[in-house]
Amino acid sequence: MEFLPFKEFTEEAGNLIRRALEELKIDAEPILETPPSGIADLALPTYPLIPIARQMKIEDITGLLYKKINELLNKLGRGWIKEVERKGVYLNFQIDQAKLTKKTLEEVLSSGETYGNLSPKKETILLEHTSANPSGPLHIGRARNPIIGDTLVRILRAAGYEVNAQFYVDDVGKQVAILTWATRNLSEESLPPCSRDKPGYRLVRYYQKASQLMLGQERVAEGINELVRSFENVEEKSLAEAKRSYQPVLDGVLESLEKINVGFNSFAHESAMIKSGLTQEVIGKLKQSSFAGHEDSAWYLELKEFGIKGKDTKFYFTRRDGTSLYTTRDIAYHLWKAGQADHLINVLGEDHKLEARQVEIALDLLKVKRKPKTVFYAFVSLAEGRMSTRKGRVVYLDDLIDEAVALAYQEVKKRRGEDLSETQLREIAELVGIGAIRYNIVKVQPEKAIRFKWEEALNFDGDSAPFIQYAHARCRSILKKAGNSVRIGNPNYTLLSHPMETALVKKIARFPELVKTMAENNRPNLMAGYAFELATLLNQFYRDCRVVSSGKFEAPRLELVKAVAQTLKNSLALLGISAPDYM
RNA sequence: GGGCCUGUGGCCUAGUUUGGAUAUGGCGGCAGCCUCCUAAGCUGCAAAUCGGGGGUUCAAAUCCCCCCAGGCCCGCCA
Repeated sequence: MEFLPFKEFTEEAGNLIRRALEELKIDAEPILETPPSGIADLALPTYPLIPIARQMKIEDITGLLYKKINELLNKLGRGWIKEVERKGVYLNFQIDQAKLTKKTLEEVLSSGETYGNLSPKKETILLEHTSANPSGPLHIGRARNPIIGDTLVRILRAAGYEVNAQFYVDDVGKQVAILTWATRNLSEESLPPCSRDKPGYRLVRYYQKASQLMLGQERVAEGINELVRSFENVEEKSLAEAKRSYQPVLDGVLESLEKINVGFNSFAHESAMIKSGLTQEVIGKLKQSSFAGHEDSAWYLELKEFGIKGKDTKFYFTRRDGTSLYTTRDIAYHLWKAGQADHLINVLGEDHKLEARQVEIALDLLKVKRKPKTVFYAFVSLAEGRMSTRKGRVVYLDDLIDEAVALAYQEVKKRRGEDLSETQLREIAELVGIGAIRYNIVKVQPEKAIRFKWEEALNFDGDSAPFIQYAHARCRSILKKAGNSVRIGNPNYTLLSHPMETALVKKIARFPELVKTMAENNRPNLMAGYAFELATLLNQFYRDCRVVSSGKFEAPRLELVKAVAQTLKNSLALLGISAPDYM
């Protein structure tokens, strides 16, 4: 049983209105909306009825409907609807607050950390995210991908799906070939000093140097192409050599991601799409297509018919030498993925939009029904311009993590240096710093481009993770303080009638619906907004309502605080952020 | 040249899918609040031609058309 009180309330109101309209012989479908805060829980504007009941004045229609609805309400009984009020040309519906409070608090407190989870769907999702080229450490432009991806994974799991988070390792592409060539041919002495003692930072210098050489020297470019061809021919020796080059880089990337609570369930290797013969199968089938053509022995699909526009509408799926291209292998990968799960989701940079469309068209031509839904995100740029590993114009995720944790340490030491141990200070700094990074990235809609600014990335005030973590800590602090106070078996929830208390209950009650919305629309940024609003309400409640030693209010308020803490914690969990008990 | 995305106070941002009641918050600024559950908090003030112009509608930030600006793309790269 899913707990979706506002959904049930809205359905009840909808049915009631439909019945009233029917009995009044007005042929219209009600459109319900959520009114501005405080006015009501649900509203029906009666404007749309004007053209239908032309002979009547708007006031009369509203009045008539108002009377009819109340009549029906008395006749049929009430579920979630407490009352209906008439305000101007609106009919406002109020939810039964006493019932909502009791049901919500019971639900949260009995469900605990599963509050907000929807019933299991028995459907699986393969969600691919990050899939960064293992040619250097992760920079913050790319870091948007794992944070959006991992948050989505957590949300979809809460929504009842079995989710496989997969990293697609591009181990046969040009980037890896460059790196492999570099480790084979360049010497340590020819490179600039290493900025961090990690394999990825040591190796990226090789990659950067070889990238430069490749542009000027034919010999280097040929050596790299030679490697690409050997990958394509599945020459085990060079594939093994490539793996020795990129694996330490990839391990470093995964290590950095682990620090920000991002993990994967599986890895798929691009080389496997060649080894299995699937890539050749794709090439063979695409050649049969009526949209296929070739220029010498380089094959392409003409995509004009599919709405692709621009300078060149051809999509090449083989090179002149017959080797496959990244997109060709990606089609093979998706062909394979289609057999792995019920739903496919990808998180990709917006630069992949055309590529994703090409894959989709190819999958159509191959008669593959199960196609991916893609979440695209815009790039994070620097004031100096776009980030580029090759040019070394980047801010690395590791540096951002270090800065965030160091700053968080300063802050927590300033506030709690006196009464917390060094270990505790370090632990809190870690949680706060990491939380801030994830939150500040995920809170913005993925499709908006971000210009990276340190002060924004390290924001700890207002709309930030520490704000929410602090609200949680406040709750835990109250509960701790109340500690041994007498527990009454059945708290009197009807005492929770202060505006802040009802506002908190309503907010908490909407959490499962939010999970549903986020999962249906792949919108992880909504989680950040919700957590912030709930934390804000808690702070206002904290200001207005004394909990500990508040007499008869203490017991029910403690239950409310418990429920708020749980919901904040669960919200943060979906964001991949820890909820400390103190800070 | 074309396609996709974005444009909301000084800065950042919600709302746009499904048109409706004074356009949401944050940062920064100014003025206040700790004898009381942690002030990473709270309250108030100033600050917005919702990129611009047309149109549809009783009603437009939201829908349609045109234009402007920024991002991304139009490789036998990935």
